[in-house]
Amino acid sequence: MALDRHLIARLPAFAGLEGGELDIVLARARSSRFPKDSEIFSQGEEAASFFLLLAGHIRVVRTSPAGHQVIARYINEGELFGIAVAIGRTTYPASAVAAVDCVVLTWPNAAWSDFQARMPSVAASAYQTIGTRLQETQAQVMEMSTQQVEQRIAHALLRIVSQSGKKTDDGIEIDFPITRQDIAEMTGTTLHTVSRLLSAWEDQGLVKGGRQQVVVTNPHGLMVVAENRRSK
Amino acid sequence: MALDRHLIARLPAFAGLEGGELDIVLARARSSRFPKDSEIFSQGEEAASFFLLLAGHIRVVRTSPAGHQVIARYINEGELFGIAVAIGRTTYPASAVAAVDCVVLTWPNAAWSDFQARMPSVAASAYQTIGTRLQETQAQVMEMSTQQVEQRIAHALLRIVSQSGKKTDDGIEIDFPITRQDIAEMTGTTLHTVSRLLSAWEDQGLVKGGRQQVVVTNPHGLMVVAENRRSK
DNA sequence: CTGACTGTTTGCGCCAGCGCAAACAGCCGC
DNA sequence: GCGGCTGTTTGCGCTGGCGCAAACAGTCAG
Repeated sequence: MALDRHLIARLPAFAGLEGGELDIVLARARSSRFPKDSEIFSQGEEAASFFLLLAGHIRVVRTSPAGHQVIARYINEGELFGIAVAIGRTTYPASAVAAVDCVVLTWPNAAWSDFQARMPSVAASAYQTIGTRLQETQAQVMEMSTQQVEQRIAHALLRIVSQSGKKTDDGIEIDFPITRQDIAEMTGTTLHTVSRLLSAWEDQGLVKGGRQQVVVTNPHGLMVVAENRRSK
Repeated sequence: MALDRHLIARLPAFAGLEGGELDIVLARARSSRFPKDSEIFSQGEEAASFFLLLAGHIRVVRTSPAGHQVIARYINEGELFGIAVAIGRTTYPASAVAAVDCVVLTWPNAAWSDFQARMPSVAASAYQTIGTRLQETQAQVMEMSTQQVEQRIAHALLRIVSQSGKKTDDGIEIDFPITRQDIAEMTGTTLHTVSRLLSAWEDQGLVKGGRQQVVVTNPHGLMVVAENRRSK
């Protein structure tokens, strides 16, 4: 199973690498398919590898001791994930679950130090990814501290749509299955509240919902909802 | 003003470095004092330097467009902070404010790539710090999603006390001034709710409050409050 | 010592959003 | 085509915690 360098040449993580370097990277990678709802790795598990998502969408889930689940983020095509090794962790802090059928590249942790030494731009890109996620997570804390549920859900939808939106006749569609429950777990609220709000927005023509599906029909209108400051 | 290598020899960030290397590190550093309530750097500002806290305590604050403030974390003695350069950011994502009079080492960003090349363990330690903060921030999101205000405040107090607690006759004291408002901004609640809960806990003998001060008199009791699952 | 300021406490009323429950509707396997 | 399953909608009542407001108490400058 020879992996072609064109698979990864266009990815930001490997930007600026030469053909030969790409081949080195690929030589150590293993490509695998994960069917929908399967786990790529599990929270607390010994971290032996790091990954890159070639195709599909992945849900990163944290489970509390009490059994409560929270969706920390979605991974999009082309992103590195499970890079515990880069931050000196020995276990994965969350679980990664395929939201749809996925194709994933896997490297053993040992490859990390090689990449770091021989292709520092790869490492730098990974650190930037981590930095971005730290930013986003902190932004989420702010949102949860200062905004109403309505704004949080609107923001979450806009964020997903901007990262994984697919244009359709009706508007922009989230191109992987997402349940009301999922949205609730992203925004720290309940399935019921999400359902109610989506229904209300549907009446206002802002979104269109289906089973495990959301289409944003009026992004601008949704932004207005998202930015609407708490009445002072 | 010659900086002595003993200042930093014991710090985890520089663990394993030789004397000569420590001198190189110090040669590029500038030491400065920041009086209480002064800003070391400001959110959105061009990031030209990175820092290490030699003495004191620092509050990392994010301000939302709407003017709402959130305390992202406290920096303790010996920690690196403002390391935007490590994650490829050009501006500071938050402000750093001295909670008490502080002594800070400052390096120009240019020093970062040198350190990274010549003393990779320093860079690795910084990345680990960032990783830890990502963990903590994600844990905070989980807390805010799944726990009641009471548990969140209890957890926040226990966290601060475990990092910056000073033993006294009455129990463990937070050794820098912290207002009820600060605690509210850490936990995403209001000054009023914090005050009410602290008062209640004081009646139960769990904590003792003063002006800008909190002493945990019964850590175990507070842990019970913190772990108390939401009634199902 | 005095006044001003900053931080804290407490009471009261309200409401956003949750918990619970029940009905409903796509979708899949057989 | 027929269950059964998983996901969605909606109604209803309740309450945790917020907003508002007012009184109170250390602390510090002059």
